[in-house]
Amino acid sequence: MSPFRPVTVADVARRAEVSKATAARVLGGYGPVSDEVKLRVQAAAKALDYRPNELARSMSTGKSGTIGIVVGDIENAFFGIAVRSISDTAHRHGFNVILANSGEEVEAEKAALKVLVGKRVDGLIVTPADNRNIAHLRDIVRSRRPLVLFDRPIDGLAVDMVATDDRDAAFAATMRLVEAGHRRLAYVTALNAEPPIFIGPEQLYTSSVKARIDGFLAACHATGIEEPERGICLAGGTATGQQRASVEQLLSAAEPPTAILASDSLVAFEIFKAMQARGLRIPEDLSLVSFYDAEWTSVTTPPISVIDQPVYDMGTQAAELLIARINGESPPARHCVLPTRFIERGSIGAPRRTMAAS
Amino acid sequence: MSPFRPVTVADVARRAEVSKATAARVLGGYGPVSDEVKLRVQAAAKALDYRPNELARSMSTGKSGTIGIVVGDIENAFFGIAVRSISDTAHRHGFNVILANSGEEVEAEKAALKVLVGKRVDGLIVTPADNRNIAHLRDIVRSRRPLVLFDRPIDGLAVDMVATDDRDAAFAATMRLVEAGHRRLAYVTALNAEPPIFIGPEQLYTSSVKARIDGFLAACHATGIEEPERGICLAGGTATGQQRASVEQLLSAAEPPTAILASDSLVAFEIFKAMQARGLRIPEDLSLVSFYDAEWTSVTTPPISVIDQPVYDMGTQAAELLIARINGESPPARHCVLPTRFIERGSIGAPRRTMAAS
DNA sequence: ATGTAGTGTGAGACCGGTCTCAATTCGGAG
DNA sequence: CTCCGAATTGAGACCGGTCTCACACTACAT
Repeated sequence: MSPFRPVTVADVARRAEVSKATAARVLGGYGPVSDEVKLRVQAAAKALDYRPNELARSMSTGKSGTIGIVVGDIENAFFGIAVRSISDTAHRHGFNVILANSGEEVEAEKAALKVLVGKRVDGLIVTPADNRNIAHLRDIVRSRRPLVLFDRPIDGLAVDMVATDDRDAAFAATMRLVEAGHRRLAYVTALNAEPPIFIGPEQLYTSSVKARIDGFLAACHATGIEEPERGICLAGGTATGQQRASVEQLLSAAEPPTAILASDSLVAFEIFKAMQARGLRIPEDLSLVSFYDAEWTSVTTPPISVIDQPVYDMGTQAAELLIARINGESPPARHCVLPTRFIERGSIGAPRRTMAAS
Repeated sequence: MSPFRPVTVADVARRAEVSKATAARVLGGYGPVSDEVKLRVQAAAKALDYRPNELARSMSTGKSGTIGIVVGDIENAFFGIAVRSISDTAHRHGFNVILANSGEEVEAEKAALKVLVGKRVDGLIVTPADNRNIAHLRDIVRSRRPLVLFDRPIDGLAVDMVATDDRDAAFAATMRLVEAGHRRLAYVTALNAEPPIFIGPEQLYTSSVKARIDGFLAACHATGIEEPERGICLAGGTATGQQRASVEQLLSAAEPPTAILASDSLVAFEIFKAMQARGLRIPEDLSLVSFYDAEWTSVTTPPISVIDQPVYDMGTQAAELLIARINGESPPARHCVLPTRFIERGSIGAPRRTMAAS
């Protein structure tokens, strides 16, 4: 009735009748050991079903063989694939992955980081929730622990980063809508802002959101659309019903937009559902374009035009950059911006009633 | 130019001019310490920016505060939500989560388990890929480490389990299709089998797959459908194109099925795409029902009828069961079977050409 | 004054590995 | 036959926490 104490090197050493040091050399595969002794130790290890304690190993080596990931929302397919990609790459290089979810809350992000650092991860990949509040990220950098930002750059933080050309993509997609004849455009993004109405870019604390809105506005300005800021809808976070309410409000406005660009596939999904519920047709009543080529966008009638982001590649890149640094490389901070691809499907048409500009 | 050695209790103790033991008591929040000393130590800790080393802590306490998850495929939304749910619940109880992906390969599953055990996780939640090859799971049980099986029960392994009523759900869905007039049914599942044609249930090494096929066949037999086994399509794993080819083959058969039950939303997606490519209409040409209420199933035209599985609840349940055991409870193995819900949408209709039975 | 709890503190063992360094053995050169 | 160096091996420190135990000191009853 032993309390099932796990087998240790000392146990193996005793059974193989060698010293703990020698057994450790065989089991850890480092020092020189004679073949005869090696076999004896291996036999003893097998007989006792020895399993090395990685914790103890990490303690003395200082390396944990683990990388930490902090994402905004694993439930979002975008992050789901990113996590998959990062862990595939990590495993390929012999690393494990600890996952934490921030729910897009900075406080949760801080807590997650604290835990991961406590576990002495060898490096971190983070999707920062708020680019105004980055003291905790600076701490990471100061402690010399490799860090890669994912999907969202942060100005003034000299650290590796992987993202997409958000501004250009939004610009191009908006131009495409304007070319189709639209003058009343909306950009809908998931963001908890105070106040919930768009006032200016200083309000946007998520860098990718800011870049996309920049692109949207730039395209509007370039084509002479007036007051495009009024079309920006900050639809709130992932909390229940919040986004739905914002979308409902947008669609039932006195002069609703004739085309919508959605910042992610979840918001686009809400828009699609709301339209369906109201009997609005795409693209006759409203044109729709979304960031991210989510599964569902290709099977609707009509399918939705999207800005495809190479998520899997982004994850791989991020992991590669991180692991290179963990392995000792220390070049200056690299910014890796991957191109997006516009996939035109059937969701863009001419606006219902053409309105002459001014 | 220090090599950035992290601050330890000893450092804090030295600065606060107390013994290492006393500093540890304050920092670890356990032993009795006078208020005056406590303040001094806390001040020193703050000044030095002390961060406890969880690894060292785990080593002496024997608890890591971490639970390990091994899922088949994180990219699958079903597992994505499960992971989200499990980590939410874990964090609520003060645990962290280490994630590993088996890609539905037993060998990868074994490796993942080895690593997680090496990291001394306090407990494990596993989606076993193969119920014939469970020696490694028995090892876990033998070592007294809490284990919960997720989504897939395994006979003869006395361990907690959370799953859905797969057999009943498949039975009911099949009955619904038969009631609509179908006699030529197909059940398509993601499974790498040797040979790739269904021969008998002994071939099915994933328990949920087996249960669902049992239910399908039982409903067919109960309604006098002949040779329903011929409708079972083992469409292969997630490897590229494999499933697509199987589905193509199924649809282009001489006498294609008039109704299909899909074992998961990924396979159903392949079927949907393949049908779309061939111009087949739902439900006029083919009725379709899928397991799991994936996002896309509700926005197609027509929307797809599904067997909704309470994934989030499953994850929460699994985590709760596990944590209870980690916290010392040790009741006999519990099997927690959650009910599914049939969501009827527009994808079921009468078969195109009614065929008289025999 | 002496006994007796009770409280706060320090010294040091311990967890299970890694790793340094000294000791031992053995072969071949001188 | 002796000496040197290479190859193995063992003893024990160390990583950074936790935790046991002994000790000092105070407070109060006897």
